[in-house]
Amino acid sequence: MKESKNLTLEAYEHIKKMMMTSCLAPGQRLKFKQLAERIGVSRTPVNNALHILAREGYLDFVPNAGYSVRRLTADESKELHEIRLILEIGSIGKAIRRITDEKLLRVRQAKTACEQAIGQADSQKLYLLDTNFHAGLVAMADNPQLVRHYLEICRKAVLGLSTDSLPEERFWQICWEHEALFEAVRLRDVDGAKDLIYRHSVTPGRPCWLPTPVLPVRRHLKPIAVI
Amino acid sequence: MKESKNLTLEAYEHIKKMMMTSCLAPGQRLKFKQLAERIGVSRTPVNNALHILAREGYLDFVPNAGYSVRRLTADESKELHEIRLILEIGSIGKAIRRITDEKLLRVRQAKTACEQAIGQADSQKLYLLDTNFHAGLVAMADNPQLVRHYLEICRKAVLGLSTDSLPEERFWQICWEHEALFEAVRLRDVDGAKDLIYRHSVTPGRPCWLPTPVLPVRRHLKPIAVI
DNA sequence: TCCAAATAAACTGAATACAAAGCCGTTGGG
DNA sequence: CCCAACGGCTTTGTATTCAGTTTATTTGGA
Repeated sequence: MKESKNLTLEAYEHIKKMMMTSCLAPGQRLKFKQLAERIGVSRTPVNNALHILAREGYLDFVPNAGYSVRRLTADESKELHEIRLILEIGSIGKAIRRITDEKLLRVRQAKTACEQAIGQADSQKLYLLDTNFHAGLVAMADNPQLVRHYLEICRKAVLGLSTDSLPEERFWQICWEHEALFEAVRLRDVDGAKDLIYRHSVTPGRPCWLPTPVLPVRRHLKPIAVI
Repeated sequence: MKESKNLTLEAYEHIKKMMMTSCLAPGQRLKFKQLAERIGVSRTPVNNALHILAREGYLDFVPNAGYSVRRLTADESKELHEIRLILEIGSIGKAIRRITDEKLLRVRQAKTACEQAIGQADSQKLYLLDTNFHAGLVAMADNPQLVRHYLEICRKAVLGLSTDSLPEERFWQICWEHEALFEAVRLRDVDGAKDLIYRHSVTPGRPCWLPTPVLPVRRHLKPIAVI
């Protein structure tokens, strides 16, 4: 673990990780005291962390009412996936122009990590591994800011994932498509790669990582107004 | 002004606006007490706001040492502009497919606002007006999340702008290119629009909004470690 | 005169205290 | 029986306090 020495950032990481691992489910109310006790700090750093997460879009926030894990609508989920797609397709050209063996190796490792996780029931974990592979491709374009934003988008999209485990055959297919994409990239086939990315992202009808089904809306928390 | 009733968000907006208007210059150290007094609140909401801004990438943060306005390197500036370009080109197709008269009107208004500002010395203000025009185009794609991220990128890029005023003829050229781009969009000419966006963004050699010249590095603050 | 060490001042980070707002259960009236 | 209003409880939001760290200054020695 990184020695952050900063309780606010520690709380931030902690809470974010809880969201990424479904310890906190979308719609769930977050209470200072609870979290503070759980993390082992006072309410102040928790407050800070929640403010950050709310601004970043992971939480809904209503002044004087509290925070809750953002429940993405189906539309918002699609929107995030669309951004992912735009960033990935928009950067693959430069990525391929800047290929090095080292980068390629790293992407291959991410690909392998994906494949080795086949069979796991934890859909979100698989999603994050998938994300790593794609982020590796994006990272080849030598634009750290881009990678950072890309990852943020992916993480936010986690909140829209169904908690149902992905059918194993679907994940096989994903890995297969990774293989094809990796080959296209390795062979510097920009158009082929773009095509594969596109088809990988939008499987027949819907995005490859299904958004959560629409649930009854929690009345007590409205989304924060975005400036 | 929006009645936020939340001092943290108020402080956040206040500080961000100060950065957008060069009241706070890149590299400048931010002290709690100072800001708190200036904004008229206690140090707590200021602390919250600074934490948020640091996570978003507007500030550098070193635990136990403090915050300072992020000084973008020339590379980081270029990276942000690259992301802008990717998002804009990646969304223009859908934007054009989803054209409505109303959206077009709004974009035209943003364009006009730009033109009417010609002659102002405030380069950052011009940049933000320019940004509005482009964000209007992006918004036509009906992806609110995308617009939000796009605007964040643009705002962050403000920190990399030179404070020198843009030569008036350059801004004339920008407006002219806006006009051409607007026409291409209006006529549903996707490829033409992409080409214009690209050429608008990367004028001979460098991005159309020049990054700040490289300055001697302030030693006392290192960038926050990005997870 | 310059450098180093020690001391003083200033600032940050977290906890706590206090005030204000929202939520929920209960009670009273229609 | 249902609805509305009151009151207590919980939770949030901000200020303040205190401890720990960094930075600046001054003093002493080479």
